[in-house]
Amino acid sequence: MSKCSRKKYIKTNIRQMTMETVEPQQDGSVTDSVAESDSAHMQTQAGQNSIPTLAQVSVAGSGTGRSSPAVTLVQLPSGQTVQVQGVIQTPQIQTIQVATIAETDESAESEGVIDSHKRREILSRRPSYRKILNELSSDVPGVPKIEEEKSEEEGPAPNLAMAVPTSIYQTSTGQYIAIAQGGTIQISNPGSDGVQGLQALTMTNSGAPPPGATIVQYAAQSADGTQQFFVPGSQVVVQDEETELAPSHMAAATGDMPTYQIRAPTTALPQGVVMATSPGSLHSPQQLAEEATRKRELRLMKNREAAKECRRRKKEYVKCLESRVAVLEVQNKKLIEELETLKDICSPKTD
DNA sequence: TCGCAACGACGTCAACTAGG
DNA sequence: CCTAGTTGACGTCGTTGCGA
Repeated sequence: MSKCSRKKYIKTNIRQMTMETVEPQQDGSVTDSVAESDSAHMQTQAGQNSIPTLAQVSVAGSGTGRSSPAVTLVQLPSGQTVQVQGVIQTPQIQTIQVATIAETDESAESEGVIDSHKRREILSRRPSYRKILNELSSDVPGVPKIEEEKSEEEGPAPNLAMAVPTSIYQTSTGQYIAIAQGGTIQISNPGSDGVQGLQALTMTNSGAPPPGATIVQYAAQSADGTQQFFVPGSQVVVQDEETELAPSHMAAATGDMPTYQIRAPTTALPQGVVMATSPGSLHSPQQLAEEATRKRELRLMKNREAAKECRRRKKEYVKCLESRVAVLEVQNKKLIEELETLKDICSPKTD
């Protein structure tokens, strides 16, 4: 299989997972293709839910009525009872929440009533993975949202919320320093693995720093004519007097940007803390070109991070779908067993 | 060991949407 | 209307497993 065809194969698989899992029937019922492997189609009644494609199967009594999302109790083979909550995102996509429950919560019935306007909005465009997963997370307190999950995964120091940088600098050691509008300084090491190399530092003007924040002080000009960022740990990020060309392997990515060095401070900390300024106002064509290059690099950097984040969400989303498959398979088996039991009861053998 | 295929991760571009 | 964010599509690269 060539790479191209492989990609199409993968895309087809993803499309099948997201779009063909639930097949709306003409009469409004739905057929879940997951159940086909068990030689039984799982059909549910139409009109139970305001969303037409919900594969709603109440194994144990909850989630009845018109309110959505439907809450389904599923008995796992291990004996554990789990609560499965269907969350419809689009006509094609259904995701679920699985939460271990102690008791049936009636409040679940009152949640998730989608008015027609909101439903139209939902149906008009497939929500992003972030929205999908955040909606998943919003109903169950134990499920972290994406932003929260980041902090859990990456530890306290890195801020992956990716504040919008307005200035990017490269130090003479190859590190990138991005200064965000919100006052966040991000230091990334190009040799490291992108996200993990990022360090976010909060810069403040005055007042007490927020808890846990790292203060970076910026002095407009030091005695030797350089600009300095004072960072904790007795280090200073110093702008060189002359704009130096970046190392050859980075020149294409940075253009003629001012370089910075991280070195020990040569002077005492300044009394006043001054906000960093963007590279000065540009006038000459060369400066405009540099500005355009800088903006492009900034956009590329942000898109790089966005793509990483998007892929991470996508993987998480696929995991959710796989979990759903597993739960529905269990559901399906249980329903089949229940059906057989009912058959035996209702139609006793007549010898 | 070498070549190949499969796979995952990544960077980039472009199209699209939401919000200001 | 503009900008930022999101995501599909595409190409590239590194890794791994397998057969010759």
